[in-house]
Amino acid sequence: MSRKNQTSELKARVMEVALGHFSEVGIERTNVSNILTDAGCSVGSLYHHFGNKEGIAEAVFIDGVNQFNSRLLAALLPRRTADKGIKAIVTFCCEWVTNQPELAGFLLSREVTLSDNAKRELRKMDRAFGQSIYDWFVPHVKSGALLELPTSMYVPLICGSTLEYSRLWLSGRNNRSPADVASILAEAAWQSVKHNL
Amino acid sequence: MSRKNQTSELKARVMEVALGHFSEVGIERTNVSNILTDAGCSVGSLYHHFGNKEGIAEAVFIDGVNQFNSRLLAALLPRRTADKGIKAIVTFCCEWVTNQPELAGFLLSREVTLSDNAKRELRKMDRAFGQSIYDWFVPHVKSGALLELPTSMYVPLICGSTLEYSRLWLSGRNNRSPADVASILAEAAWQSVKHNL
DNA sequence: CTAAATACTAGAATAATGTTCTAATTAGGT
DNA sequence: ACCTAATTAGAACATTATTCTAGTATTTAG
Repeated sequence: MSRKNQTSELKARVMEVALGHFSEVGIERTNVSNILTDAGCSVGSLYHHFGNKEGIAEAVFIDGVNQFNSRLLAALLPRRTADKGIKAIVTFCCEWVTNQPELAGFLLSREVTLSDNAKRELRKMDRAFGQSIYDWFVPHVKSGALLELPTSMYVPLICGSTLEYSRLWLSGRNNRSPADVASILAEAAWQSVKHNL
Repeated sequence: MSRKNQTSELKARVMEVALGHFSEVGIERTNVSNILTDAGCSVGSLYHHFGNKEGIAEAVFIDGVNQFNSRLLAALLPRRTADKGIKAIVTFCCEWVTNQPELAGFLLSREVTLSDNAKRELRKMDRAFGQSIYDWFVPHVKSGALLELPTSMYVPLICGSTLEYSRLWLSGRNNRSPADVASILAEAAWQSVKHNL
């Protein structure tokens, strides 16, 4: 196998193993040595590729955000009405959290403290993502279907309830998964941002 | 000064100093030794009173929840209509977060991993608090003013947007404080749980 | 095809830091 | 005044993330 593949496989394996530990006991309480043995990686390799423990967490985080963003766009962009679009966002979030509880829990925990470098990369990603989202929204606000609000409020209003419900579910405090109650959350989100005559 | 007072002052001082550090750099990255010097406390005392670093975080956390719960009840219980009550909850949250950003950020970060003991104590507090809240809600659901929903969904629907907006604001990513946009958040929350004929 | 450069791996040694332990001190009750 | 228990003190300890030096494999260039 080429070195490139070998290396990227090692990194993927480390990230996968690390996510398991992180989501189980948190970043602080997972031992680097456990990751090493479980992933079959040497100390030197790990620090060569990731810098330090936080570096692993950062990589997992950025990877997760990337995946989430692109899939959300795929769910949203085809929708032609405000109603369907908002509900698609909420429904997608619910399903994503339900299907990948480990990754979702890790992203929602906000445990990761990003290095300046990671922040920069994330900001770049967010800008591209935000622009696509923005372009979808504008016509629906202009047409009067959606409330006109400070830009920074759309995400909290549309996703806030869903994310909060997800956190509760992930912490084991209720039985119905987000996917189970997606329709309720979607309707509530729609009610909170639609324009009421 | 009596020992009792001296002791409780020391604990309060440690908790205050610790909150400052925790909210600035997170629990993991605050050094116990910094807390010690800033609070003028010895290693022995600290471990006698709090057990370990997490113990300090737990104490701060439980204290904060207690304070939040009791003040929220004071804001909610006097309200006689569903409309006013829901908006009072949201408005209270916005003001509380805005006035105590450090404590709010710490509670919202979910950084604390609670010991079994702390979990038990918190569950006890939550039961009492939840009961009071429940008693306020029941008549408004029965009268048809509020949607009838799975119990575990009211908190996310009412507070989710506000908490998500608060997290954004606390992380420095928008200028308007939650208190500034409280009326928007309150109206949105109301729209999402009111009964629509 | 060979040699130099580079990327990567290895694990022992190190450093940082949370926690324990034993001894000393202080306050409150008798 | 003395005894007991709570508290304080900080040096010693243990854990664990990280660094460092040396070695190995792969790619690239001549």
